[in-house]
Amino acid sequence: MGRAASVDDEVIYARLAEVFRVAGYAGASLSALSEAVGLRRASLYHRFPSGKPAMAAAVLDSVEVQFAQILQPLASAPEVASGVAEMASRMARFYTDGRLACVLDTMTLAGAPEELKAQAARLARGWIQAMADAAVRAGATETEASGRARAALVRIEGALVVSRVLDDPSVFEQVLADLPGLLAP
Amino acid sequence: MGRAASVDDEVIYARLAEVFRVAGYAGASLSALSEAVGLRRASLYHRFPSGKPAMAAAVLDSVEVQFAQILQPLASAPEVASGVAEMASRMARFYTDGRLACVLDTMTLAGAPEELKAQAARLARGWIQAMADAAVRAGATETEASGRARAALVRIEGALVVSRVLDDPSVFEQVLADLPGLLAP
DNA sequence: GTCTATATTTGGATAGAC
DNA sequence: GTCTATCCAAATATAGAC
Repeated sequence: MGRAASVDDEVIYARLAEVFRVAGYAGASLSALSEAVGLRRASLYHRFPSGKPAMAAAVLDSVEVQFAQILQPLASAPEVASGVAEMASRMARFYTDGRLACVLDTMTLAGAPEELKAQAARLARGWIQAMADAAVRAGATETEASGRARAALVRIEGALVVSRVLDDPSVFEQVLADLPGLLAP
Repeated sequence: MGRAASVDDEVIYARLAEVFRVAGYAGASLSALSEAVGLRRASLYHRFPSGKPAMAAAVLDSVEVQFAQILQPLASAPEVASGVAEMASRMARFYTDGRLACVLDTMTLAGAPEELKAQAARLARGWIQAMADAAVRAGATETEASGRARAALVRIEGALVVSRVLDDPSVFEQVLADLPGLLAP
């Protein structure tokens, strides 16, 4: 066994994310992260001198970039409802149809650094704002739009929990199918 | 410092639950559990010879008993809507207004024994069934009732996640307030 | 039934060779 | 930039005194 080939940063983030998502912050051990990435623990520390907190922060940064792609149709689609539907479709891919937990949920449990929780909260607020903007374009008042966007995030996060606990992806699929009617009725 | 007084089982379960709820299964260390209970680690092993898995299982058993109390108004209240409202009120107390995560969520992440996940899934199904039965009493067909009950659990679990991530209990309160209209429209 | 003390493993982190 | 080797702390678990 020779040394591992140098691995692209984005690939590393994705593999770290897999572990953090299913294990939570505290449950993600350096050994598990190391194995998922395919690098020894010491090599991970070379990439992330500040250790696990830095790895988690990089994962959330990467998630933020991916979410910009997922949310983009909300702002750019000519019809709001079809933009929401496209967002839902991209979200289904991101969460592999509800089989993966949400990092905002699992990475913010006790044990997580405060900075990480703050980062997750910012991400969630941006997500809500993007959906609220779409609802306004669909004719809702600011107040209505804000409420619908929060309701949408509640259902998405809840569906991910319930789908995982019941091992039934149809719950997540149903919620995604209802999103256009919720945000742009 | 003399030895700690013998502690009642139900008190132990409640204190263990506090730790598992905020830390998740993997994040709940024996030291944290020991400190919360007020017994030394070795004493915890005397109560739970099979260690942490046994402690977690006992916590879920205890949660199941408490949930029977929370759900009881669903079946016994003369008006379905008021029974749902009473359930919501008891749930708010159980989750301290949305500041506590749900054990079904946090105790079923990676690291948790399969038996524990199965126990959580049974608990969730019982919860859905109790709400679906109430919806039927409110006039829904079996199919409608089942869908409404799943939707209710999705919103409750999602609200607990979003309230925690945003540090905003009003999200949970709003969802609880909407429950009667959702289950018994 | 709780305690102190200890064994053993795993986790996070660093030093230095290549 | 990755590796082996190692350190130290924390985690799970057990033995045996009281």
